[in-house]
Amino acid sequence: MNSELRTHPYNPGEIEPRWQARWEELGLHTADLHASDKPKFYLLTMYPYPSGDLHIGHWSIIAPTDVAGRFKRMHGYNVFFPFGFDAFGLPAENAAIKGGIHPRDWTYGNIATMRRQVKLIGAALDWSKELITADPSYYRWNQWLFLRFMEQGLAYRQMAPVDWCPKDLVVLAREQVLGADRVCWRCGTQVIKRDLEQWFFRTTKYADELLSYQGLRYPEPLKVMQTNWIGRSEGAEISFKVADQSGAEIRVFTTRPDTLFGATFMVLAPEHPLVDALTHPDNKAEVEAYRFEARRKSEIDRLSTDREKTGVALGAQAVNPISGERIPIWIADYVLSTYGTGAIMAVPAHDERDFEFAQRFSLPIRVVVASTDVVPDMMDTAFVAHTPDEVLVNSGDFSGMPAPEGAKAITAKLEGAGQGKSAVTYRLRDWLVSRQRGWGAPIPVVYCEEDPSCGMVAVPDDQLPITLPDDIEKWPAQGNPLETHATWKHTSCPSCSGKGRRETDTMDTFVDSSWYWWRYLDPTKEDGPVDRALNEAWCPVEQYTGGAEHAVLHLMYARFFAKALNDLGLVHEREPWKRLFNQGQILGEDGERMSKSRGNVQDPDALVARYGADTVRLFLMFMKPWAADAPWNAKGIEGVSRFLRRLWTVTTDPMGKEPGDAESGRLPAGLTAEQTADDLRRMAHRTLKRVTDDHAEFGWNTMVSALMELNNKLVRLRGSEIAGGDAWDETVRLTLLMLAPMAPHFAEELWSRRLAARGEEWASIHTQRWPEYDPALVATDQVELPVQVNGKLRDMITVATGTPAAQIESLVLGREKVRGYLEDAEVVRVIQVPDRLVNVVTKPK
RNA sequence: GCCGAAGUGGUGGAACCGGGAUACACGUCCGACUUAAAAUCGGAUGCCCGCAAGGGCAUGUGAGUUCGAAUCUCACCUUCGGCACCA
Repeated sequence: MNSELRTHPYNPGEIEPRWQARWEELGLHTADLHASDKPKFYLLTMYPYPSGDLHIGHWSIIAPTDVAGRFKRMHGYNVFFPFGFDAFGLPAENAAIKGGIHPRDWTYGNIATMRRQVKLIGAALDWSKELITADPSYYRWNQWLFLRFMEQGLAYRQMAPVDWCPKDLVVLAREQVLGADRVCWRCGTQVIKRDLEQWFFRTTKYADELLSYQGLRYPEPLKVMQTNWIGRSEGAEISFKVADQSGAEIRVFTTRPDTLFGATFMVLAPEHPLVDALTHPDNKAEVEAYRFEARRKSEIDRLSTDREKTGVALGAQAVNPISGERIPIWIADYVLSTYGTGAIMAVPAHDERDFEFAQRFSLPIRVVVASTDVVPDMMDTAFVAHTPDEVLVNSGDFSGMPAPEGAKAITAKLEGAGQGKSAVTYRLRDWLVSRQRGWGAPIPVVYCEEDPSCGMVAVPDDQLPITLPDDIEKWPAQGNPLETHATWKHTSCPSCSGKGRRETDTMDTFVDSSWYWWRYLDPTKEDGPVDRALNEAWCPVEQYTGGAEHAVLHLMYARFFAKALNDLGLVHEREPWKRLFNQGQILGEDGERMSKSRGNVQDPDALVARYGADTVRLFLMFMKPWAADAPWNAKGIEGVSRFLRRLWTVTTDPMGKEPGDAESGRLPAGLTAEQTADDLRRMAHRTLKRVTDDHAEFGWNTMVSALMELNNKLVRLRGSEIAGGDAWDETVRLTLLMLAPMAPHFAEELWSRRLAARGEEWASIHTQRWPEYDPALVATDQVELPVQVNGKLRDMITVATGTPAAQIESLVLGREKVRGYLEDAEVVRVIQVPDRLVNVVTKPK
């Protein structure tokens, strides 16, 4: 501990553990979930993965969230603010492989450490409902929910091309593959494609509903990200008959049915199922070679947008259903098998990619949409812009129609002929949930090895949980330990009792985090995952806080779960939380992301040892707007540390004097004691209004500044005639109450001393009501008005609020400074914003 | 390339509805206290000109709207985040 804290009487190292123990003893933070006397407020912050180290980033989520909860408590709410651990996951397995320790032991050891570290924050967390997802009492219900999903067709198993991380040896959900480099979200290794039989959750069932954010307070950018991820496109599905005797049809999806007359060729994805049947014998060798290449190429090569287009013709033709025209069929890897129908009609005149392809292979380009902006003969790029004046051309009977109407008319015509219909397509894919790992919730399915008619059998509810084996001595570096375990996967078929083999895939850890807040309500419940009565009483969650990095991961999966569980009748709501806040990141002092390898990590334990938890909390709130990213500043924390010590000083010793303080003990020049006291009270109540208002938008940084300003005022008045008087005392009382949510130990200590000094019975400051400001004191009776001449500040006047405009005008025009500007000019008009500003507008004479 | 967020002193940031730009804090400088240092207390601190009074210029750049723009509009630049041939 440094010298200033040793010498100063404020000693957080002594105060904080003492009060934390006392609060726990009183059960101050344990919510009675069945109480009905108070309004309820479910406050949730993202539970952490127990990596072993609590870092300052965790603090910057938990501490301000705690402030919000404490503020609500002081308004009489029954606040439920639980905590737990997202305990399954790969780091534990990696530790097991490296250190020879069972993932369970590693994880639970880390949890013990982190629990102690979280408690240092002094947050009003309800630990009585703590849950750990790696506990069978939790993942049992993952399995139970999985079975219900299977029954509803929300969980299914399918062979599909999937993303595989060659380092972690698992498949990944589409959302877990990041960036253009297509790397694993966890380890950063580039993924590869594999065809594998995997489990999926049918997230696409709720694609449309997920697009609606009605009644939700989410950050706008997050809504945009989710909306883009879901990627809804409206258009038409159109069938092109193949021009042979096979009767085969190629279905395409297009957002531009209005351009159908401009389709001059078709392109299938190389993996399209019709390719073999359509390939002309003469083209076979070339097509095979192309498909082989396409398969060999990594996804990154295929998806690179600046790559030159490639493709080969199949030697077959299709018939345009609207014009009867015959057009060639190609395959090219710029068409994706996983989107739409895996085939497109190519309209080079009105699509950039098709244009490029047509140019490369000298295919015809026909303009069918024209506007004043397009000169058809001189196209060097596709015309895709939507202009209000565009009309169809070269489009038979449809020529002359405005493009949007043409799209509708063409679709209608096709529909009549049974060759098309309007259609909607999404980018969103179903969620791939199975993982080939040994530290996760086992998927509750058995494959019968005796009776083929049994096949895949769901494990009956009464056989849950299927627990993980805990006798794995050495965690295998390669492969799934459930697969290689001597006995674990061997079981009997629940259907025929013959020999059976367990599913050895486990669930994605995002399944765990998709429903944990419901389990918090009753984490030991034995007869179901969620207590329905408590769910109705407490959900949806009022406020959820956490990082934005989960925008299309956890935050979308959880919304899917809310809809699925609602459909199952398990919860009463369809959206999990009403309001969501994404806090920003604290960067290292070098402005880079904090990481051990960079050596720029701030250790919260060390900071607490040096400054105390209250100072760290306060600094986290003061240093930046909550949503912003900003670098840590080791010097900056001294400012809030100083603030608390000064507040301690003025509170405990109002009449004292600091060394070298010549000004000390004097009232402000020209003011009486009465006026000074009045000013102080006004400032205290104005501060109370500012702080109260700032809570609504989580404006922590300005809230702390306001308290600092008020404190500076007290420091200036220390030792003066009014120090320790009524106005002073009221100011101190309000300051402590305002500070209580932010610096709970500090405020509690001074509050208890204050009560003792007044001979009043002790009651925790955290059970006090939030004070209300006096509107009369907040209102001003005099204002200082800036006076502008032609928009430039030239003078200031002080007037009573509500002074009539005419009176102000004559006052302003009579001011010496203003008159100086009027010598060579005449007044055109005088603009007044009541109580804000006066602006004299002139023009030269 | 597309989508989103953001650019304000030496630094983190404030400025609510278009109305005093730079609150609060860090840092720096000067002073007090001290044998001295630390701590503490007081003062100064956007840039330029000026002894001063005062004046001019400043919110990424350039235009525009307005009596008045950090704030609104358009174009552009930079940084960060997301997406990445999605038909």
